Amino acid sequence: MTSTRPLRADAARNRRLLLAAAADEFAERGLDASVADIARRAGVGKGTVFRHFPTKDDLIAAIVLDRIDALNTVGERLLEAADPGAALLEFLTVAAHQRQQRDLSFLQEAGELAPEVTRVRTRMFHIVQTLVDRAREHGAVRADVTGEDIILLMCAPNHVTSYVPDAPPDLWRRYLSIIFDGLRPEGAHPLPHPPPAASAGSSTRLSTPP
Amino acid sequence: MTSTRPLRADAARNRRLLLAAAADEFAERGLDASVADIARRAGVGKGTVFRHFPTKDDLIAAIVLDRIDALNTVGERLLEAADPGAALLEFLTVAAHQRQQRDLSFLQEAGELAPEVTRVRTRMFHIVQTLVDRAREHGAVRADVTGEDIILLMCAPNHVTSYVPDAPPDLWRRYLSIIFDGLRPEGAHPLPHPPPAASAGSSTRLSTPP
Amino acid sequence: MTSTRPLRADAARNRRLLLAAAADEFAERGLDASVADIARRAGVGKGTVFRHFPTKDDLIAAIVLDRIDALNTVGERLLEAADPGAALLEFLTVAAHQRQQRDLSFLQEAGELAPEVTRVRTRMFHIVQTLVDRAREHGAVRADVTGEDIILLMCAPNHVTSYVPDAPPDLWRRYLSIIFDGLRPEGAHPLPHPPPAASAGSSTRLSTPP
Amino acid sequence: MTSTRPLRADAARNRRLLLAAAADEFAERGLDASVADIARRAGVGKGTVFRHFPTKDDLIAAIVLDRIDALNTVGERLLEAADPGAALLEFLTVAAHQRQQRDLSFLQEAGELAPEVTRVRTRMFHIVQTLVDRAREHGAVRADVTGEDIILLMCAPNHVTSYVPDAPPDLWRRYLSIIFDGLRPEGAHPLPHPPPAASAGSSTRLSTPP
DNA sequence: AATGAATGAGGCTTCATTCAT
DNA sequence: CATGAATGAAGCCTCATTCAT
Repeated sequence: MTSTRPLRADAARNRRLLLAAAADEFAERGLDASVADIARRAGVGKGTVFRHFPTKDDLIAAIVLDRIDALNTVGERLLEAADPGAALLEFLTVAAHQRQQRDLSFLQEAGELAPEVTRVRTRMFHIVQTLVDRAREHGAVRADVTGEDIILLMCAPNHVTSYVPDAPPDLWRRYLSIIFDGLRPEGAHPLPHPPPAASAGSSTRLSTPP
Repeated sequence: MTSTRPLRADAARNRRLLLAAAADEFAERGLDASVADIARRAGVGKGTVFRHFPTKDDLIAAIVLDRIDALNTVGERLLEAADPGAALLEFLTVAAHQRQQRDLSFLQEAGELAPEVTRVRTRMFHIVQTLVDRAREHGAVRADVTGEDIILLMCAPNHVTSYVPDAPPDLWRRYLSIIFDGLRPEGAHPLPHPPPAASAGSSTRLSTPP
Repeated sequence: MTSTRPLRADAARNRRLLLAAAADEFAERGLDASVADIARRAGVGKGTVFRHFPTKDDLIAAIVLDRIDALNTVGERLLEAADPGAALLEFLTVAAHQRQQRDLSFLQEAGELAPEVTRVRTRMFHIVQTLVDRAREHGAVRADVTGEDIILLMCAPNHVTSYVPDAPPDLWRRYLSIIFDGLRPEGAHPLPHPPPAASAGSSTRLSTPP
Repeated sequence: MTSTRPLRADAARNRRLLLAAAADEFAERGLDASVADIARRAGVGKGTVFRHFPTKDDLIAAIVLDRIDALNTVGERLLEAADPGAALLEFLTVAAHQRQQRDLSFLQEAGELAPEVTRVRTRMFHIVQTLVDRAREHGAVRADVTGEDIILLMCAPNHVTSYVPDAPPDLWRRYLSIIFDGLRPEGAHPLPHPPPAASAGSSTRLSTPP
């Protein structure tokens, strides 16, 4: 199970169909999207869903996994960018853009996510940590801001726009801009509270907005 | 409110118990908290819930109403504060504090909220609008920020901390501070997108984080 | 209880109001009319309903009682009419007319009716029995028809029209006429089955359409 | 019917079991028979009822449909009988016999019945209409009686016997005989009210006793 | 391996009836 | 006495999950 065994060709196809259908349904109907609807949307039987994902929570975990993974890929590329400040802003922009297309941030609330998820999440923490460290060294962000802060603030621009009924697709850019301005060294006021997890290792406990 | 005659003593007590129990259950279990659990927690029968709130949505609306009302009371007082910048920050602090004690922001998504709710919500918009206008005139916030922006950003500090498993109770202050720094005129970068509802009246369509 | 004790003036008034309101509600909503609605329509509290009628079934029994009693009053007068055939037809006409104004025939299905009801019912059987006997002696109805037959056929005209969505108020007269033609001696065919309760006494067991 | 692919063997069996159990329960308990009891009686889970009939009303409609359909089959055969008068009497006899075994006439009152029902009902109207027309031409029934009249009177014999506690199974034959005598030309008196729906088409509005 | 039928726990709501005010 | 608040059983229905086909 944990070791990826080779899936039969059609099984792999169904798996992909299911993940896509599930993401769509969740995005449209929220966490209460029914397994039956997901199956119908994927064009497979209900039983097939449970063959691939023994539990609804497992299905959710798989979706979350995919999305974090996609972000990690981008993040890894940005680690080698020339301008560290721009790289961090770019990362946040990509993350918000991903979430704007389909907001699945609520998925993380569903049950304990699989250990798989913890792994990619840890990877992401390291990436963001590094992006922030480099940006800080270049004076692009204020000294008192940590990688954890960025992880947490990552969802904010989209969350903010979720209160606008028919928000224009790019509205989140406005709020990402405001928040990023708050992260800059110019005109920064001292922060009234220390960041959440000071030690590097413990940061794994933060949940990640997918 | 609408011609509600004074509730009998015990009925009023039960109503209070129910609202408190419901708020607790919702805060702990999310929107899917069951009416049965709420009744049990309030120490009343299931039927009593429906005497006071014919529908689960009605119950939710009552909670939302109470919370917005409480905010409005604070906001009205702050309208007459000496320092407009401090007043706005204070308002956001109170709002975040309320939400930190019990995050019920998801309640607004539940079904069409009663017209009552729309009323207090509109009142709140006016208050925030005014607070922001005055703060802007005093140079406490940047010129390109509107009342709608503030309404939308109001929830962000708490939303951010919701990703931290056992967040310290005051962690939100850190993020409110960062975000408020982003609202200041010093070091502000031009915003890439116009604010959501330019005209004052249409702001009613925004949903309010309770 | 069984012996009629003098009701206080206002209590008697409430009782009357309740019976009227209940009859109206039942006629409009069927057997499932709720006690709460009846109370509201009568302009009294729900508790008052149960003070007068300990059980919903008791309330129903009281209504049934009143209606049968009213019929009996008419029937007794008709016992002394000059033309026995016309008298029987008149009785059936009055019965159908009563039911047309408010069809409560379904009430008899509700739970075991009180012994009170049995009493007036028995009285009614005797009356109809006599009306039929006299009509038969005068050659107005066929020889093989009994009082029980008439009791049973009494509801038929209204029942028949109940299938017509917005039946004209007097449509029942058409079917009473057809059925009554079937009761006449002219052109009568032999009946393939004996009447239900041959012995006079046992007829009490028939339920009476109120 | 509407594109229903052939049900799986066990599903078809359950569907049959359910329809039978439901008919039994409704006959015994009336319209308020509970879905849970029906499921128990059919020996299936509650959920299975809703798989086959998404709504209680749908279940009722299916029962009604079956019964009307059965009558139609008989009626169609009788259209070609040699003696039109006997054919009409036979039809009424079969109808009453069906209803005697299980009186479900009250089912038609339940919610808007499916369009399917309207279809078979219309078919039945045509059949009865034709049976009556032919009987009238042969002088078997009086000239002033219409197809609608017959539809409406169809339930009467059973309704009449419903007032007899432990009625002998064939008692209805007695009242069908009496009523049919009223339909004959011999000794007919003029009817005091026109029949309900004079035009052929509008007869669809009558509800049909299933 | 895929399907979809079956299951039953659990959700919301109604209502007759009891009981404190 | 009258009132209406409280109760809890029962009803209809949904849905994640299991299992026969």
